[in-house]
This record gives sequence, C-alpha cells and structure tokens, in this order.
Amino acid sequence: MRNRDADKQQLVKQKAIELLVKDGFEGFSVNKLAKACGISVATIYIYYKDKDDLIVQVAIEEATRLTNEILADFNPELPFAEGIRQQWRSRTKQLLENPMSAVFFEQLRSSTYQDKVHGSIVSQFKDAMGKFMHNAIERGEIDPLPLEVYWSVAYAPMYNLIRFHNEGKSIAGRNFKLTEEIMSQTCELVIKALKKTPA
Amino acid sequence: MRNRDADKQQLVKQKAIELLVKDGFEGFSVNKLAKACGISVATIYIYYKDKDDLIVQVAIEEATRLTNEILADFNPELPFAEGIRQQWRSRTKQLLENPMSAVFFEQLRSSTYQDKVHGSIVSQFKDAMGKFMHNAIERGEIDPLPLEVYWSVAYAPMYNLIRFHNEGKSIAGRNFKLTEEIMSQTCELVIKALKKTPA
DNA sequence: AAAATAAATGAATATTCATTCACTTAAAGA
DNA sequence: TCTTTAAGTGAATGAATATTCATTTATTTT
Repeated sequence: MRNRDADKQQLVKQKAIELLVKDGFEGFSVNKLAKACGISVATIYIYYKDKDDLIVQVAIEEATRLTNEILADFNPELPFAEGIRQQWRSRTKQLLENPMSAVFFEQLRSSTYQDKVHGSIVSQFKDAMGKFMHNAIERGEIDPLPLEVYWSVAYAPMYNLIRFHNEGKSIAGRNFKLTEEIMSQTCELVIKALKKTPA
Repeated sequence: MRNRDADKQQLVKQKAIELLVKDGFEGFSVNKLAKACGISVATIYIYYKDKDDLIVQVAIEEATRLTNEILADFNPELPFAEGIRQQWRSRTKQLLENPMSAVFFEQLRSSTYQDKVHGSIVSQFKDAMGKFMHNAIERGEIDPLPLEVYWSVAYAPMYNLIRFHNEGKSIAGRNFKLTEEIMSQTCELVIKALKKTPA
C-alpha cells in the first residue's frame, strides 16, 4: 500500500483557490491547475471525482475553516452593541488576513456553485446569528424585524468596505485603505442604526 | 447594401444576459449563445470582435441603460434624508423590475470583466453621489467620513436585501420577500445611522 | 525481501471551445 | 432593373477542455 501525499493534496487546494481568484471561475481549468501544482492531471482525479466536486470540496473546506474560527469566539449572550463590535472585529481581522479567501467567497457567492456549497456549516453560523439577534430583541435592545434586515444593516457594510479595500481602487477612484479607525467608526454607525433609542 | 437586423442584435444582447445569468460566466460560450438565438455563430462575430468584446459591450450597454434611468431622477441638492429615501425607492424599484440585470451585475462585479467595464458611466453616477454627500456635509446633516463609508452604510444593505429577495431562499432558510414596508423601514435605519443627532 | 496495492503518472480521447472562411442572400442606390 | 456591398451563413479549424487508461512507482504488510 501507499498513502496519499497530504502535502500534495494541500497544495492542490491552495493553488485551486489561487487560480480561481486570479483567472475567475470562467478562466479556471483542471489542466491548468495540475500544471500550476507541477503534478499530473490524473492525480487530481484521484483526489476529486470531477471539476465540480473539486470546486465544491475546496469551497466547503475553506468555508468550514473560516466559519469555525469565527464561531470559536462568537458569544450570542453578549449585549447587542458588544456583540456587534466583537463580530466586526473578528470578521474584519479574518478577512483582511485572508484576502484571497475573501475574494474567493465573493466570486463563489455569485457563481453557479453557490447552491452546491450552501451547507450545514454556514447554517450553523446563521443559527448563532439568529440566536444573538433574538436575545437582543428579548432584552428590548433592538426592534423586532426580519433577520435579513439585521444581517443587511449590520454586516453588509462591513463586507462592502472589505471589498473596496481589497479591490484597491474603489468608489472615489483613489486608493481606499480600511483602517482600524474607519472600521470602528462604521461599526458604531450600524449599532446606532439598529439600537433602540431609549424613550 | 444591407442594414444590420436591429432585432437580431437586440436578441443577441438579451439572450447573452439570460445565458450568463443561467449558466454563469464559467458556463457561457459563444456557440451556445448562437444556438440559443437560432443564428449562426459567424453572425455574432460580425456584431462583436470576440467573446470579451461581446461581454464587455453587453455589460456596458446594460449598465448605461440602468444608470441613466437612475440619474434622470437623481437630485444631489435634496436634503439628506429625502435624497436617500428617493434613491432607495428608485433603485429598489429598478432592480426588482430587472431581476436578471441585478443578478448579472452581481456576477459581473466579482468576475475578471469587472475591470474592463469600469467606465465613464459608472463614474458619472459616482460623481453625483459624491456631490450629494458633500452637500449633506456642508449643511451639517452628516459627519465628514470617507465616501466608501457612506456608500457602504447607505446602499450596501439595499443591494443585500435585493440579493436575498432574488435568491428566494435567504439567510433564515425560509422564503424572503422584499416588501415596500421592509424596504422603507430599512431605509430609515440607514438614515438614522448616518444623520447627525442635533446636540 | 517479496508481494500486494493504492498513488501517481504521461499520453491519450472525445468533446467543446473561440474563431475563421468561402460562400450565399438581401436590400440600398445607380 | 441591375450592380454593389455588407449581412448572414454552414462548415470547417486548431486549440483547449474534462476525463480516462495502461503503466510505473512508492510504501505498507507479510
């Protein structure tokens, strides 16, 4: 017998994300990936059933890695403002430290693979999110609204800023750099948006 | 002489967007497009230099159409809250009436074609946006912040809600439908986020 | 050390791809 | 009406694509 080369498998995964980010889903091919890894195409077909399986598995593994990292220090019992601040900090840090993954998931979300990846890990995260919001409503910190509204108001701005940051050139034409200060100022804006003003 | 069949050209444009949305950029091909239109591939190469040119031109034309529609009733002199409400109303209406375009631009933004499309039309819109925000700062209605922050806080939630709406199944697993009421509630939240509270 | 076996490979395959070309067709202007 | 000319075509081209296969290689087990 002979064991699979774990390093080689890891290399394939990493290079796959690299290539997908560089050339987009439309420019990606298994042959190119093999060449980039310096291995035979046939080897990739030992690891993965086909191209779709490759992309889906790579996406799920990367999503799992990042989501677990976030869930580890997610606390749904925190007071609303504290919770939002904590999530902004950890997620922003993570995405700035993994810019390739950030772009990759951006691409994935608007590709035809989106449906195939939408699995249990993501929903696990969403459950925690839902619980956090529910607690805040129970405590009377925020008004009851659909979860989609909270999500959109509380986090969409963050992902948007990170996209601006990663794209380099953003809306105003000049170079936008996401600093700790901008991040924290914006976070306070979304808290203000959602938090009930005491009567 | 003989004139180009304008209907045929229009059909190509429309079917191109249809196919790109259905199969993604990765599943799109010129041969498929020709078949879907019921014409010869060679005809498409009369209209467009190559595949890239086709996608870029189709994207620019569609972006121009939508942006001009929005700019027509954009008034940068409006008071801040009024202006935001007006923009939310018109853009939401437009994207819900053109769900295919909404998805198309979502895909385009995170594809390798994004750079090639980033042209004068979009920047024209951004200029108007910048002017609007500048006015609001001058009048003391909002605090001075980078344009990217305003953009992210004021509009990213809207695009996010529309994505949830178009995807059908959204964050909470159930079917999310963007109503007039949810839209207007969320709009008020982002106004609250950005508007200065009088001392 | 030999046998057993899965990993890994290089070279194939059939298909799909973008693009071209020699040709036909339709209509505008003479 | 006839000539001119660009529009439109069907069938081809070669390159790239996903996937397979017969074979070799490395490593574990005996």
